[in-house]
Amino acid sequence: MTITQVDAEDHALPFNVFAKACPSRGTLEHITGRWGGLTLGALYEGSLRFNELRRRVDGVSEKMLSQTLHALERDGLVHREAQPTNPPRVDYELTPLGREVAERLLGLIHHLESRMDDVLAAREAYDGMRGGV
Amino acid sequence: MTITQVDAEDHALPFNVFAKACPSRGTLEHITGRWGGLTLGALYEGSLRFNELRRRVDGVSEKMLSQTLHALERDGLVHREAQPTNPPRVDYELTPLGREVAERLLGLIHHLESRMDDVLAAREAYDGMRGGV
DNA sequence: CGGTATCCCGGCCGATACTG
DNA sequence: CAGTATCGGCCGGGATACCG
Repeated sequence: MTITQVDAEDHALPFNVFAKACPSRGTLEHITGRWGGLTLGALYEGSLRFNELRRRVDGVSEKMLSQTLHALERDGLVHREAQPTNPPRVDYELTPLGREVAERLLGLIHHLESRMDDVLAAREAYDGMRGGV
Repeated sequence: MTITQVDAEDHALPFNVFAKACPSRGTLEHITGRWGGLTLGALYEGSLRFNELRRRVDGVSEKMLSQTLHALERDGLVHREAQPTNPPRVDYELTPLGREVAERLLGLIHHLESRMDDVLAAREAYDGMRGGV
């Protein structure tokens, strides 16, 4: 009874993120996941090495950064450039597609940050209601 | 006007989502979390009742939808309107701020879906490299 | 430096039952 | 209809150790 089959021949607009089995949902979760968005945002400024990225994205562990980068690379959003030098040097940078996505993501983030005072005020109002004055 | 002028001596922006202790990070995670974005997206079309929302956001459980709505309401992105009728009727709708956020989020989603074929191609290429010798 | 492998805990999340 | 309460599995993700 699943209506989630995506026909490979019909390319019109076969993707619907609201359907749970749609592949776009998975990719959206890579992008908007806990570390995905911050990683894309950090790389928007330019190419970065692994540990630079790790310092830039405050709080991410080696494992999660590695995992996140693999997912983004697989989705074609990030390009990994390894140089066979010693010590090794690996640079990560956005692909054109990654850049488009990061741009929109950063727009969202900046917009949110510019209105955080409203969010904070709403939180206080909400908590005040429940706390019962 | 803008909050970017808080303290000239301090850093430019008061909120920095890249810092792990910044409140904007928490709100961003509500928005981009597993259900937050889809919920905002669904409400963008118009006001919806609890179970309408549940059907629209494929796969969400009662508990998670309830939790998500509370978080979004607390952040001032969603307005909850309860009518004391019997049976009860509760409508959820976006606040102006929620609408601004949802707009950008939907822009991102739409853009992503329009380029999913590239993502899928990148995935095949990536998987081919690793598995196909 | 740039990772991978392993262990393990907290909490996310789904399922179920119950309430108003 | 619109939720809350509770339980339990599973897995996200941190810590650590180890490799090229």
